[in-house]
Amino acid sequence: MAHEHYKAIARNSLLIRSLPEQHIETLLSHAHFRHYERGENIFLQDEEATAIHVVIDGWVKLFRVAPNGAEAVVSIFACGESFGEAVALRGNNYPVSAEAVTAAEVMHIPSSLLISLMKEDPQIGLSILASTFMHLHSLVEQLEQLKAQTGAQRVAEFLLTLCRSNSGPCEVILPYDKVLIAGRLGMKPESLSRAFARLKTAGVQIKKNHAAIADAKRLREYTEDDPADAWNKA
Amino acid sequence: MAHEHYKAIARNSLLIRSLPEQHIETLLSHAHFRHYERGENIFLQDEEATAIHVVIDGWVKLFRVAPNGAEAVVSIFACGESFGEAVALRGNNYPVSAEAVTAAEVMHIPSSLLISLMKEDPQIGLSILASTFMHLHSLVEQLEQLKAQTGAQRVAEFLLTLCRSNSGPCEVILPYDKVLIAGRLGMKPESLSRAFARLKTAGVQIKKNHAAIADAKRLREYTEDDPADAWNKA
DNA sequence: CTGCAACCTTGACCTTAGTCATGGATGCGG
DNA sequence: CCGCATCCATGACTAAGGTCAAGGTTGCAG
Repeated sequence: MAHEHYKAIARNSLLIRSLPEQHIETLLSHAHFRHYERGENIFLQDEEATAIHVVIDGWVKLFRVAPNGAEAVVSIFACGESFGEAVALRGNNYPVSAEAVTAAEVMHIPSSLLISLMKEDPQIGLSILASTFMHLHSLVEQLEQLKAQTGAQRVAEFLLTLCRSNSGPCEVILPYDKVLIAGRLGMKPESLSRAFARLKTAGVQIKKNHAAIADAKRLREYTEDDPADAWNKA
Repeated sequence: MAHEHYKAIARNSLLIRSLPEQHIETLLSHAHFRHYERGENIFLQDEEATAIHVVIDGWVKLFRVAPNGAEAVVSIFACGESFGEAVALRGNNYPVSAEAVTAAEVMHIPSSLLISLMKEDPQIGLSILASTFMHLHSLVEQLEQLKAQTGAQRVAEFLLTLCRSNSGPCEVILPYDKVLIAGRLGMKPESLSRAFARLKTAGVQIKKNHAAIADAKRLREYTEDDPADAWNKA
C-alpha cells in the first residue's frame, strides 16, 4: 500500500519524531492522507481547525489576504514539516489560509485524537509546543529580516538557507517559482529579479532555477552588512 | 505586603486565569516580583529561559538586534500580559531580548515549577499553548501589516487598537514615546511624524501624546484601502 | 512548425520611506 | 531665569522598491 511509504516519511518528520514512541503508531493509523493539486486550498483563514498537517510531498504555503487584496505569504513548508499544531489542539480558527503550491501529498492527524492522547501523556503537549515555538521563532526572524534588511539581503539570506555549507562555493536549486519566492520575501517579482541582478556582484549567478554561489561566507557577510554598506559593495 | 496587590493583578492576567484553579496559588506563591528601571534589560537574546514573565506594571518590549545593528521591535506588552511561555517550558534559549521601556514591575514564574506541575495536569500545557498561539497570531498580523500596508495605514491600525469603539469619535493616549511606536510599526521616528501629518486628512489630530480620532469607522476604512487609493483620499 | 500562454527580465517612471540637518517646544537642575 | 538635554516636527535630498509596459524564453497543444 502506497500509504506505507507515506508513513515512513511521516515517521521522519520533526513533529512525529518528537512524540512519545508508544503513541506514534496509534496516531499514524488514525491519520489520513490526501493528494492536492497545485493551487488547491488545504484550509481557509477563519475555518475551524480540526487536524494537524504534515507535508509528505510537494510544497505548501501559508498566507493571509489583507482587506485591500494584497497577499502576504507567512511561511512555506517542505516535505517532513508540519503546521497547524497549536491551532488544532486548541480548536481555534486558522489565522491563515493554506494552499498547495505544487502537487502535494499531505497527512492529516485529527485533533480530537491528539487531544485525548494528550490527557494521558503531557509529553505530547511538549512536542506540540516545540513545533509551535519553532514557527514562532521563524516568524520573529522574518520580522527582523523585513525590518532590518534590504530586498537583496533577504534574497541572499534565502539562498543561504537552501545551501548546507557555510563557506566556499555552492550550487542550489530554487525550490519553487520566483513569484512565490518574491512573496515569501515580501517583494514583487520584478524586485526579486533586480535583487538577483545585484547579487551578481556578491558572487551569485542565477540561471533558470539554479543559483550558483561563488562563496557562501562572502554572501553571509553581505546579509550582515548595513544596507548602505552592502549597497556600496555591490 | 505590596506583593498582595501585585498578585491580584497577576490573577487577572490572561495566562493565570486560563490555568487550572487548584494550581494558581501554588504558582503565585513560588513566583517572584522584581522592579525594573526604564531601559533595564529583563533578559537577553540567546540566554537560557528559566521563567515565564508577567507584566504587572509598566511596559516591556521584546526586540532583536540584527547583525548590522538595526533593532527590530517584535512586540510590546502591557500590564497583565505574559511572555516567554513556550521558550521557558521547553528550556530553549530566548530568540529575542526583553527590556523595560518604562519603570516596570514584572512577575517571574520559575519554569521548573511549571514543568513539574504540567506532568500532573496537561491542562497547564493547553494554557501555555493558548498564550503561545496568541503571540503567534499577533506576529502573523504584524507580518501581514508590514507586507501589505503603508506606514500611515499601520499607524492608523495602531491607533484603532488603542481605542475600544469601532465607530464614532474617540480620544486615545499614546502609551509610550513615539520612537518606540515607530520601532514597533517598523519605521523611523521621522516617518511616524509624517504619517501622523497625513492622518490629519483621515480625521486624526495628534497633540502631544493625545490622539483625537474624528471617526473610528472612517479610519478603519482607511487601513483597509489599497495603499494607492488611501493615498488619493488623503 | 506555429501559436499561445506562463514565466521571467528589463526599462522608465513614481511612490514611499530613510538620512541628514535644523529648529522648536518642553522640562529640569542649578 | 538660564542653560542644557530630550523629544518631536519639518525640509531637502537620496535610496529602495512598487507600477506599468514591453519583450524574451520556454514549453506545450494543435
